[in-house]
Amino acid sequence: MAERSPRLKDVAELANVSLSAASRILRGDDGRFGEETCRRVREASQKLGWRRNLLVSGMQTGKTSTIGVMIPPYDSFWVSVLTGIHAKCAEADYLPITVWLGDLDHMPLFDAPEEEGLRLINRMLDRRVEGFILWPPFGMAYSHHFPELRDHTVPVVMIDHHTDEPISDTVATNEEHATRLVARHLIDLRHKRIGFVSSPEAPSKTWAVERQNHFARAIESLSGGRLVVARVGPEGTDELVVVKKLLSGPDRPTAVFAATDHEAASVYRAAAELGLRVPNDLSVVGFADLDFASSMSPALTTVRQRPREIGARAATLLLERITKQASEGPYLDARVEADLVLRDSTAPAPDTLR
Amino acid sequence: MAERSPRLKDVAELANVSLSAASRILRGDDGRFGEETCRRVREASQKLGWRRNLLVSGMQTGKTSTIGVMIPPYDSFWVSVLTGIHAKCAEADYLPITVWLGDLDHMPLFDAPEEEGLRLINRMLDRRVEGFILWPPFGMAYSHHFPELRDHTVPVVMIDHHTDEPISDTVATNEEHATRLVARHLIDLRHKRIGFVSSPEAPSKTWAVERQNHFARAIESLSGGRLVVARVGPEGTDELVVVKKLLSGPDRPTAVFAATDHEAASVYRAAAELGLRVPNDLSVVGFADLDFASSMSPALTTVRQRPREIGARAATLLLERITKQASEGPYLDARVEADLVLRDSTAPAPDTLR
DNA sequence: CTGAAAGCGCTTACAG
DNA sequence: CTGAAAGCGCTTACAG
Repeated sequence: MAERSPRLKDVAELANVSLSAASRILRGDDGRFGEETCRRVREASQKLGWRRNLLVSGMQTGKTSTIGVMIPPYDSFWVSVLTGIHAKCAEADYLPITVWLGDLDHMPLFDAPEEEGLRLINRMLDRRVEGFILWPPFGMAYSHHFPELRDHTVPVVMIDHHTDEPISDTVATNEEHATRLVARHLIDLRHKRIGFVSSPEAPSKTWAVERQNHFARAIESLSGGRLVVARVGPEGTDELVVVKKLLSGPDRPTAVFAATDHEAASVYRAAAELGLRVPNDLSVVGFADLDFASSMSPALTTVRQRPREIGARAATLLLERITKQASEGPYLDARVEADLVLRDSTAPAPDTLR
Repeated sequence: MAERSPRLKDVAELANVSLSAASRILRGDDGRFGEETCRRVREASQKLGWRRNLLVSGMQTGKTSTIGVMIPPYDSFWVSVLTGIHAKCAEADYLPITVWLGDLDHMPLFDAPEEEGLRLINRMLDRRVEGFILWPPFGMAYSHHFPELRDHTVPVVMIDHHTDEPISDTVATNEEHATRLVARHLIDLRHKRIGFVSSPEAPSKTWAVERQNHFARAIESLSGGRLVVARVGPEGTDELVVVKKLLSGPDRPTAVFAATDHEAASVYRAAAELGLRVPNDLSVVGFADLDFASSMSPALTTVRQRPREIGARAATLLLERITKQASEGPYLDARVEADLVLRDSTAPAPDTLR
């Protein structure tokens, strides 16, 4: 019981070299050592099953090969982002520590006390994480601590979050291109009155604003048309009521683009309650291609983002900042493409059938 | 830039005490120090914003306040389990490091190369995690390494996994009670021919076997009836085909209990293809109450597990093993209750209406 | 090509 | 009640 794991000293002794030689050789800094010596040391290490104590080397070199990831597994999009981060980190032999605050049930309307979040950040800094990847609401909530992190040369990458003045590297979907695909599709189907439904407003949802603006511009430039917007108000607003209002009246839109698949589901519900059939009376397009999108009925036409790629890019960016000490360059705004997936929720505008 | 964080030495100097005094007082080992001294030290620490370098103290004491969690955020059940673990760890000022292998798309049929899993375990051991919480397939895959972990006094808790000979503490749902609730419900509805559908067989799915056995026994003891079982064969078997076969023929069951909500969704699909209406022709009960269960149509009657509680219990158990060095006692098999949630997928047996 | 020595930032007997 | 000293398991100038 309580078997001690082998020490570097043990390896050195077995290989008949000094501690420092063993240390250097096993770190790969073996340029100036005899081939034979290197072999002996490596064999001894293998044989004893020695593993570097990362706490020690981390303390001395600052390199813990660990990063902090504040992203909740909120839906399949974010789970895939996490998977991308994990995969990329594994390649680089880094370990991501993923933490989040609060309950999934209340996730989208996140506003945990800032204090708690700082406690989490500190818990990770105490373990000397070398950088952070943040979910928009966290990025938002803690952005005023970024300068402090930077002073400690702990870089930060945010996903899907932009501020007027850039304060970190960011990775996001190419909203301009993605929304243009949607606009083109709906216009090809001869829709003229097109609506946009977004989730409750929150300061962290800069992606929603961006999505709406780009979409509006695309509609305008492609058809000269104007968007009918239903931005669900501040938290607590009843989404269904707002959407039903948008879909009522003689000038109701014949097609609706939802900010995400979650809102698309609300649109389905509102349509059902109003007796509107999708897609015959109303075309619906979502965004994200979440796990449930293809099993909605009718199956949802939506923009398939590439969350794994987004996660991988974020990790890559962060690791570059960390390893190359490229902490100096200007902040980057990486964009990942997305594709339109045509399913059964879009059809030619009803007007054109009359 | 690159501001150095304060050292304990700085605190000691500011408070005018020795390094060792400062160290002890700030660890809470202040019994023998003057009140005034303690106050001075704590104030100095506060003022400088000193934080203990956990790498250093971890290296010396073995206490890193970190545990390893190998659980993928596979569905809302596991996400909630994770949330429970995180919450409990936060309370105890522990940090869980969550890692997993492979892609979510292929999660349920997990069989990643063992090597990769060991790499992950080692990455965590290199950072001196004090214990592990494992998802069944991982627990299964790496169980032969448990003795080694035990030798290093790294306790393990498994969720939803049992072996003939217990090899670790476990936390699971009280299957006996939960399945009895289902049996009672269906029998109250006068169902006589009751089926059970389980996911593809895999050695790690001891919970599925347990669920089936307990359910069969409950049916028998409550009604003297016999279960019609459709155990979906080994990986690769087409679930839909198997379920349709179960639901065909003159003696088809009038009610089906699915091993999880995922399988319940398959039963819905099979029923639709066979022209059977749920619940009029066929009652369906799921297990887990996953996020999509209430929005299935009809809304699924299912057993609501308590994943947050399961996660919290697992964390509590692990922390007890860690802190009390209770590594000696016999392995525990903690059971968490579950409740039947009645929705719209169950109705009286059709026979009784004739 | 290799080793003895100092040091990383703490903790902990031990001595007063 | 408090401090000087040794030590945790490594890394890294520095010296040969």
